[in-house]
Amino acid sequence: MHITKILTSWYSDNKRELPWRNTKNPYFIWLSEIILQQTQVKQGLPYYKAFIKQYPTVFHLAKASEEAVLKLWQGLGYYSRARNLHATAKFIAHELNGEFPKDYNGLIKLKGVGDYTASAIASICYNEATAVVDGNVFRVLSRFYGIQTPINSTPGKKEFKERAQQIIDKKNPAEFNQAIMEFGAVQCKPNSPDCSICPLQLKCFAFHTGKIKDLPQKIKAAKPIKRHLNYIVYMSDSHTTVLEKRVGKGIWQNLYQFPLIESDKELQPKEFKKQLNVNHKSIVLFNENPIVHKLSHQHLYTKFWIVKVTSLSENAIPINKINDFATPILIKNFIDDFNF
DNA sequence: AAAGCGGGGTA
DNA sequence: TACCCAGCTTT
Repeated sequence: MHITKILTSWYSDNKRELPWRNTKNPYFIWLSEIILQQTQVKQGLPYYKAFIKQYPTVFHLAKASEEAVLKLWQGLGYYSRARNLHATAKFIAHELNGEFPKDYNGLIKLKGVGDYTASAIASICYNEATAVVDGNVFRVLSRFYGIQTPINSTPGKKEFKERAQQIIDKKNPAEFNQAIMEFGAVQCKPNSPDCSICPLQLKCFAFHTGKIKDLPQKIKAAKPIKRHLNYIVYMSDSHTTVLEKRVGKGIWQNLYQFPLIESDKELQPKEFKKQLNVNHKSIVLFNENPIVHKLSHQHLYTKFWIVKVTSLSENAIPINKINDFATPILIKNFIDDFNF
């Protein structure tokens, strides 16, 4: 039997019940695909449910503020997805009369929609035979065919897209695309796939050559840089504090954080006090040892300094409003732990 | 072509 | 530790 038929057959027997599998409404499919970019189903599922509840249509999402969208996205990471999601919702509601583009070429023009997402929406919603290539597809194809080309190289992306396009079920691209991804997620897993029960075992290159652990190939990422963050947690007599919006380039764009002093190395109390040019009543270091927050490209060594002051300026916020703001999870965890 | 962008999970 | 995840955008 051919790989195409094996995968679709496996899918009909093994697919998970997921909320976006019961619809072809492009709003729901688009939303699920954006949430699931670089994100496992288990992590994205509660966010999907929260978003369709809060924003049942693209018009609801378009009407929301970016701040509200970021707040609902808080904790999911890659926040440009949320900003692009909101911008695209406004574009579709206001410029396209609420109607999504109906093919790959139209979809890929949307902010935050690349080759994978355009293919996913086009195939699932409109039955266009354009192959999805996500991390699962890379893994399944590289193992099955023994493709050594690094999946994160330009030639690799081209080669795998062509391979996937060759075996897509043109009669049912919606099912096939979801089948090969689900197969990668559930059966042909990154670690210790159970090849003994795999329906592709007979023709699988990696299985027969003992190269399961060597495929797919990938160009190694650079080592993350280290940064030292010192957050100033003001507390005034009238129970206010200060949050600032991160603007410009870099991580956490448009999210809120406490005023920040970044340093080349870890700051000790004396050094911190010298840099803090503010009249204060007391300074207490919340965590003696830096909290290490690891991102893909940066390791953040973080200290929270509690600075009591008599009063703060007009734009300070009441502490009981602090949870209204979208913050990085690093900040949210501190707020929860500190318990003001 | 390479870098930048999150946070959670596994081994 | 190192690697992975229903990737996209910018440099």
